[in-house]
Amino acid sequence: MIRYWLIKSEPDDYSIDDLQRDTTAIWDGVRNYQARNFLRQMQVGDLAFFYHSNVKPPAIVGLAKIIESQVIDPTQFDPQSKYFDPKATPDNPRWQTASVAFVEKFAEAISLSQLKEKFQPEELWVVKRGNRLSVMPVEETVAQKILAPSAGSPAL
DNA sequence: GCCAACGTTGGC
DNA sequence: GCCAACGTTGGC
Repeated sequence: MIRYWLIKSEPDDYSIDDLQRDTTAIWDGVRNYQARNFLRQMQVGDLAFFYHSNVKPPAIVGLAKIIESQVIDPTQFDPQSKYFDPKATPDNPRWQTASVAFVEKFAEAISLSQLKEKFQPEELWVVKRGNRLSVMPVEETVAQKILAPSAGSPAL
């Protein structure tokens, strides 16, 4: 069963355009346990909405696909990386993630304010006030509405 | 730039 | 195990 996710990135750090250019990427640098636990649950074939945070406006800008699961985040072992974790060892890594592939960049980004109009905080966590989680599941019914707003209804 | 929200750290 | 202090996230 395909599951849906939302992954946040600050575009100054890594944007949907970067992913389009690179084709694939290891989703590295997540250092939050709740987010990591979601990353661990990702399975090949799952789809992830790519969300740009810390920009105006914050928005879902495209779609990625999980192409590899249970990827050891290499940056945890790299003393030069800002994501270096001295408590992680190759024998006992702390941070697993997934590799993703570019699927599409939406012709129109779906801004956070548009998402707030359409969805309740309980059904789409990213619209929750104060939410800081950078990886989160998206219910299938919600994902379908984001991907294909029904004919006749106003575009998202 | 501000600041609310919230996760983490560390003293006790 | 509690909780104050601190650091970071991220919308505004």
